[in-house]
Amino acid sequence: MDKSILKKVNLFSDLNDDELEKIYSHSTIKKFNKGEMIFFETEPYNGFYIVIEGSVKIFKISKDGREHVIHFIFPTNTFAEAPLFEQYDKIIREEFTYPANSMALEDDTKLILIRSDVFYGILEKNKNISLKMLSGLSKKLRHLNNHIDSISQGVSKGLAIYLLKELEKSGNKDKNIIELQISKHDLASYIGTIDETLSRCLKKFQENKVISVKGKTIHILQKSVLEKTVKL
Amino acid sequence: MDKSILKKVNLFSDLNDDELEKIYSHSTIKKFNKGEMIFFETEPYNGFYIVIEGSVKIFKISKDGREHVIHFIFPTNTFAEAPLFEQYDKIIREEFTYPANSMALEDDTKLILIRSDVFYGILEKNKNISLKMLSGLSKKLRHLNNHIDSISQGVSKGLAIYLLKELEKSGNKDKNIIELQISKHDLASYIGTIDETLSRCLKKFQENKVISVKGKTIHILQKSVLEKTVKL
DNA sequence: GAGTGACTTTGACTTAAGTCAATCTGAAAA
DNA sequence: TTTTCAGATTGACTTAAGTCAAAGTCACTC
Repeated sequence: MDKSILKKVNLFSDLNDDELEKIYSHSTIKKFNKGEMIFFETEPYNGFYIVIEGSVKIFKISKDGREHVIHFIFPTNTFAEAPLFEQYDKIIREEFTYPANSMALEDDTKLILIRSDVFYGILEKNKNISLKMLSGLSKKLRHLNNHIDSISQGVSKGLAIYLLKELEKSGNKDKNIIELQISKHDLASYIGTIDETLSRCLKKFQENKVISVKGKTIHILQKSVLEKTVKL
Repeated sequence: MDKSILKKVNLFSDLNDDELEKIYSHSTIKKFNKGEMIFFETEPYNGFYIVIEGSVKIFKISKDGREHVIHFIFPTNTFAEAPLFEQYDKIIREEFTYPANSMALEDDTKLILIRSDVFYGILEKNKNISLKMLSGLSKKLRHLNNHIDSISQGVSKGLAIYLLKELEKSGNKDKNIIELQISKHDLASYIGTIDETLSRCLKKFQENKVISVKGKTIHILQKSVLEKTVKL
């Protein structure tokens, strides 16, 4: 694997090559195929992950089997790092569990597992890394704030919000094209609904010439209508 | 005001009296009456708060006016601390906003405002405080994870989850009595619904002899039924 | 190029929850 | 004690979204 990926990980951006090398040598590379579970929320916590290639979803499963996606994670981003700071003693004794479930979304998804004890070692010698962590967690917190808000406003709004955010991320300001990074099933469960309802909602937008959908490619025809949908 | 409250603030538990004194002398005490806004999410960020007395809700307002409560904050707890770590430069120039709205829930709610620059000063000299912060943010993150899950499962489940959590918090294992800390309106908006629906749901539980409600006092008559409701 | 299987769409139906408007309750004020 | 008013409840109704079952689409394999 290419070690240079570690340099692109925000969390490690202040570390020098020696330190990165140390992390690399103490960590484990793991590979997953599409649909494979990375961890369950019932499982003892033993460290956090960095996505190298592919993508991952973090989700809860309700007792009736429905799943609720909380985050999608893409390369250079970390996940499951928050438990490290909740109960130091319990983490060490592996008496703490993961906060949710996670699954690989693509074949050949490559992850680095940083074990708790390895991370605590890094932290000892690089106190500044805690600021990076704070920055990362703060962003996730803000994201969840917004997410909670958006799912409690119904499917159309939730979808409109998602589409607009994706459009902004893509940066293709002129083209008004989104390439979905995730399956429609995962999108549905992310915006807090089920496949059928998402399908109908996409159809409704298409009938009104607001968007056009072809597989995972979505053309935004009338951005203004989406914005209006969000605002009521 | 009694400075000793600062000692009870988890975030400051490692600081000595001198440092606490310094924080105290550099911070502002603010008082609010019930229903008064502490900050809006449109407002430039200038620091975070500690609740001394009373209580506070953190919430989003959707464009149609409905509100969605994300957190309730009680004495010795902090709120609005996450933005400090998101964009240092923007925070300094006050070009960053609060992540949500907040309102006092009781008359004579007393808060301490710690301005961003004051906090950065503390952080400089007490790197360990960042670990306390991480711990606090991690807990909020876990809370939000669970909250997202619970609101997307319908009102009955959401209510059952809330009641069981409150029962656990109260510690009165024998008594099976909950004293609601918040209004029914705020409870409704916390579990993602409206006053009428909450009212009907409470009624339904009462008709089935699962709970009995008298003002803000709720007797849990059949904990097992609530647990069953959560599990489907 | 037919066949398999996962993903997606559609239709008919049921159910949960929101809306609007009216009424009730109980604590504080006069 | 009566008045007042915010908070809470109820009823009748509408609407959004979930359920179930069937059929369609598309990319692979054989």
